[in-house]
Amino acid sequence: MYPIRNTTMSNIELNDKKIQILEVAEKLFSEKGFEGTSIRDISKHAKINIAMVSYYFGSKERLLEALILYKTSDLKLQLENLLQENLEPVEKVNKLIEIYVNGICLNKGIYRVLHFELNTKKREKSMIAFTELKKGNLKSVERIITQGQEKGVFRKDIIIPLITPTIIGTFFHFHMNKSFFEELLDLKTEEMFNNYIKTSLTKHIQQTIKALLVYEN
Amino acid sequence: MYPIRNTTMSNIELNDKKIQILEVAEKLFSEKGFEGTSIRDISKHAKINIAMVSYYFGSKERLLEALILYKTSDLKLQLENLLQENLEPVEKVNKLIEIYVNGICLNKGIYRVLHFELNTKKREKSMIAFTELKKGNLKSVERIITQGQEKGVFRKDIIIPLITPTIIGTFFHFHMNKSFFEELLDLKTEEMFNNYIKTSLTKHIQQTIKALLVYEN
Amino acid sequence: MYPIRNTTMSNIELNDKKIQILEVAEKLFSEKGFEGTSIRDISKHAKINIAMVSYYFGSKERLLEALILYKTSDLKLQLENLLQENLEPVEKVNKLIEIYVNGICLNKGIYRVLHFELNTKKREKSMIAFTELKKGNLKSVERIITQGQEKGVFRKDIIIPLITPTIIGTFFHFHMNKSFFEELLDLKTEEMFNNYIKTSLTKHIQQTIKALLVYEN
Amino acid sequence: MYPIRNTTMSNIELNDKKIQILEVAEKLFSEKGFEGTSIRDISKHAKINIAMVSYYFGSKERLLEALILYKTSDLKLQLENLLQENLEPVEKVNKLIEIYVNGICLNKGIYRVLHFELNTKKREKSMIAFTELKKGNLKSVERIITQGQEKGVFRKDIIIPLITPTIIGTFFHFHMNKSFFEELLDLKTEEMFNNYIKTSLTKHIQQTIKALLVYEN
DNA sequence: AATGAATGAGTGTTCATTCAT
DNA sequence: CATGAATGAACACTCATTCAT
Repeated sequence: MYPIRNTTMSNIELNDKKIQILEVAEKLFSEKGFEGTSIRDISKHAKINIAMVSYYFGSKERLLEALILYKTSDLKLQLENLLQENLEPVEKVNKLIEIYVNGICLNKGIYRVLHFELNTKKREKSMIAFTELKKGNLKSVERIITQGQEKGVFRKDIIIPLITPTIIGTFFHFHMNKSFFEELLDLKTEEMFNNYIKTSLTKHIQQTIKALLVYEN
Repeated sequence: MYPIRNTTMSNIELNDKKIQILEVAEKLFSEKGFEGTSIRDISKHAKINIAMVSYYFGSKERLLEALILYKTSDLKLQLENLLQENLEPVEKVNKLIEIYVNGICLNKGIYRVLHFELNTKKREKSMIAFTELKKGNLKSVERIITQGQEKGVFRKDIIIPLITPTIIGTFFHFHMNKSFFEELLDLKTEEMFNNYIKTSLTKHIQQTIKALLVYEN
Repeated sequence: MYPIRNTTMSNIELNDKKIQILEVAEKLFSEKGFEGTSIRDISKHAKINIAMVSYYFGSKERLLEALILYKTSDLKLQLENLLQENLEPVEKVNKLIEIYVNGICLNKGIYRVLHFELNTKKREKSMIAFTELKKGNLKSVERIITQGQEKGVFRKDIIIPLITPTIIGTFFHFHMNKSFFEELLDLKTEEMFNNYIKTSLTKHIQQTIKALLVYEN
Repeated sequence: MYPIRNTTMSNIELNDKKIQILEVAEKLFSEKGFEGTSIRDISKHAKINIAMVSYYFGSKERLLEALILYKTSDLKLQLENLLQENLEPVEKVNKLIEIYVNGICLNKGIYRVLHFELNTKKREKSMIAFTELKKGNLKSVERIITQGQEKGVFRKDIIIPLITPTIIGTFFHFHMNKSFFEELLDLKTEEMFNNYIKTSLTKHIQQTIKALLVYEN
């Protein structure tokens, strides 16, 4: 009767309209936050009936859950592929950082919401899915770094779980203070800003992590 | 009629009740976000009349502005003091990181809100005050690092504006994913979590920044 | 296109699914009232598509009409049979009461809804069918009592239309305050409650009516 | 902050607007049921803002609770006064019936809602208040009948708790089928209908109860 | 003959803010 | 100076019903 009644949401069926809603939701959530975005807003921008959101996703909360799954599946895949590649440790870490920055940059909206909203409220359900993703990501990072340690390239006294915060945190903080850095670095267009991320910022993060992993204190 | 009509808010007068409101607002904003916190919530927790917020601060929006000014003045002062101190470059950077982590940790609520809310909406007014703070901070960082470069301790090809994102970003990302790291690192109490920040996380950031500043690629 | 378009509803055709819907509707209407029951509820409990109710009965309102006809036909028949029986006046009245109490008790759900909902709103259509039933019932009662009066057993100054309110009203009031009387009379199970109705309450009503009909004031 | 926060509701303060809301609510609840009446309806008829109902009473549910208390307090008082009066048993019972019929007739709206809604849903809170009223009433009836039994006027094999259902039930059933009896008894105006209740129906109930209490079977 | 998809209208409630006092 | 009362707008969500298939 209702299109969505599967609680696992793993095999969610996404038709065009659902995707349209999800895309709009991501945009608006990232612009105005979860609470700041009303179902009315979403329905207006997606040009669908206001009842469709509840109809398709059950509730605003469940829309967020669906959005998480919809947007995080790709990153997971890319990381798994990276693990299989045959690269030098430093190269592998550099590529890991690229994947993170690109992946998050593409979905910057959802990740911003995720980090803020999920930790802020008791969105347990949504959080579980996200926590699983983070665990998976951490495992990938762990494996890559351990490989480098085994090859004697990386230092052995690294606290691996703190690597991700540095990678993502640096990117996030930069992105969160977008207009500040736009002015500071004279990045006049959206394109220039994104380009700066893909070149200078990515390189900065790669340098930082390499220095941390390689050089003795 | 209304006590506050000065838009600059620079010379805001803070009586006990205002401070009480600000403290409660910080707590609730950080817990539930700006949109997620209602004036009713604030007035209830602060045990004041619901009309007081609008009466004292003009609007919910202006309450946020006031909160920013109220909470960011201390950090600014500490950084200026640090500049005067006579320390080795690495030591100075380490202390800078300590100041950041401690300062933000103390006011974690407001900073989280700031970063999320301010970039998310068009809260221009509030943003200006915050941008000024960031510019000031950046200047302090710039000076410290330049000093180190002049002394030949730090590399010269550093993009200084990207240092702060790494320092603050790492801390933020860790803090934003509090419950994830609590579980991962087996930090059972609030105290253990905060203690981990003050020791291991701070040390990690210090190591990271030192490696970045000191070692050649 | 739609199977039902006859407004009289006298020759409504009831297939299995329709009956299933009617039974579920009775249950839910009696539990939660007409307004309090949604078509979604009905369709869920009857395990049919949500559109089926409108499809089969035209509207929620017309479903109620159909329910009335479906549930009131039996009582009418029983009363007509009673008229033919050869019994002493008092015995006949007692049996009349038994028929009423049993008949209504069986369909307690629908009768409760009927009495409340029909008088409450302008459900004209549904009401006409119910009014006809009541008129028929009154005629039966009239005949029985007149017979008793002719035989000199019953008083002649009886206002016959007020007999039914006493019979049904007593039963109804008892049933409507079910939980109150369950506690008061220590009727722990559904069975005990129903049994009390069939014995003590029925006897009480019979005594009452007999006293009214037989004894001079 | 909120005008109503006392959960006991015993000392509810009723200003003019609250009373206005309660009166309108009673009218509409009785006409269209609890579920069938929207807060918008109430606010429109009472010519107040839609938010006032929630503001004054907290919720629609709590409005019903308040309505019960507001409307049932008078009946309770009258019954207690009756107990003190020095009357013959039969006279006392007759007066009891008068009080019931008049009291309920005046507040017919609320009583109809009470009987239907309260037993229909899980309105526990509201129900408790109503159950207490019923218990009190029963006690009054008990005392009056016991007095009559002690004076040797009333039979001793009466099931007292079943007296009230007969009194109130008869009245209720008559009132619930208002339009049926209006047509049947040719009661063309509201006044005629009410007059019939106050004379013929009341007398019928008095006769019935007297017959039940006095004459041996 | 039957139903999944879709919808506009409506629900109770909460919101930030205003204003008379 | 401070606040209780009040409000219109907006909220997420559910409703009965329609309609293309």
